[in-house]
Amino acid sequence: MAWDTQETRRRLQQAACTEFTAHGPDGTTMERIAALAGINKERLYNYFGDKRRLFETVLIAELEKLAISLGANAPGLENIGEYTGCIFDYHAEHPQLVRLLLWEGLAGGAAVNEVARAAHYQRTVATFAEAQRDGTLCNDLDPAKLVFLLIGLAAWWFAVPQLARMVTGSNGGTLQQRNLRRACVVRAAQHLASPHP
Amino acid sequence: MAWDTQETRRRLQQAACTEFTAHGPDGTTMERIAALAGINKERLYNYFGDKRRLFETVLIAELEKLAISLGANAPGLENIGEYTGCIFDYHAEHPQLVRLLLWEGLAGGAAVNEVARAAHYQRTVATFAEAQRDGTLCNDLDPAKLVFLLIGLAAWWFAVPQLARMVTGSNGGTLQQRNLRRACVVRAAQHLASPHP
DNA sequence: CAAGATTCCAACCTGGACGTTGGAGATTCA
DNA sequence: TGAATCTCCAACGTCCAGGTTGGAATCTTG
Repeated sequence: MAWDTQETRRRLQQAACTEFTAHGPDGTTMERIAALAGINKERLYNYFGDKRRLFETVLIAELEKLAISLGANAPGLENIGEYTGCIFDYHAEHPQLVRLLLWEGLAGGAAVNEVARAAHYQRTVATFAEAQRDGTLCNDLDPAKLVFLLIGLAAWWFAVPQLARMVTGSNGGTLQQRNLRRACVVRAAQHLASPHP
Repeated sequence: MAWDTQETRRRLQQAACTEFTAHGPDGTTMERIAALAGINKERLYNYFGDKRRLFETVLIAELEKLAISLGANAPGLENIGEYTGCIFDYHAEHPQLVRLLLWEGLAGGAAVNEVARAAHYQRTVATFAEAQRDGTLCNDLDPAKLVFLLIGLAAWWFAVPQLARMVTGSNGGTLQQRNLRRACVVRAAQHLASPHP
């Protein structure tokens, strides 16, 4: 039988993403990842290095997917509500990313690939600042802080689901509940960032 | 020398809070907690049961402290900006609580003490709903979702510090940076919840 | 004071996780 | 074809964490 190393790598990384998402870096074992992929543990070390580097690889890949999806789907800043709703949608469909980000933050220290990611966010901030200058967005809030808060608006639901459940009495599982939450995010983003006549 | 069991308990719980905050349930070892407290590991099991119950004890205690502090310091809803700023202040001074909450959420499953906490939040939601009816607050957003978003507004900075650093270019460490962030939270809360004439 | 209960600790047991290794099957290329 | 290389895996070594136990020191109670 022929080798298929790309497929082996892909399956391992997929399994790693699943396990890290579910249990975090400390709660995940390399053995479980390998078992989930149906591949021997030694392949993990050979392809990805140790556990820490595997986690970084997974996180970078997921961030890449978000950036691509937003680049393809997000509307312009003149529709800041839908812009934020689009971020919400991504997180709703890929809840693993927020969890990975939270584990990264809780681990402390420098972020994975921090310099490149910071540069990426700085470009976003620059477009927000521009939109504030030309009146597309309300200029009441500092642009960087506005970007940060809008991300939070969309991601907070997925960051503390137990709190969302206790406060709203709903676990957000049904499509209807999700749409209500999304509508709320859209409205809130408009309140925060739309120009006030 | 006389025993001081209350002090022993207190030191163990304090050490457990420190370790759980820093490393999370999976990253924390019972041995390190005991070592940090300068007390034998066996006392942990005798006083608090196993690791899971110790974590729950710590989390419940920290939530209690937040509730007490807010009850004493938070202004009325007619000043929703300062109300939210007060939550921000608590988290800034006690960054361990958000971290504990995030670990709880990431662990999945039912929240610690979920029923009682849900009831507590429901009372808060009821006061928000009342304030919306009498015009103290804008009634554009569902009251439960508004409460949830305001909590997020205040806590998001401490939930993903690495993201805050990359987006804003500041780690929020100095008092001045913290005050700028607080001011932004206050303004944002007003945008979200103050009545629009 | 003496017997029993309580607090405390050093040492231990057991299981499991990280990371490695020796070698077997598959592939490539001279 | 056959030697070198690459992919893969079962089994292992080592370390460490969760949780327990036997017994010493201290307190309490009659």
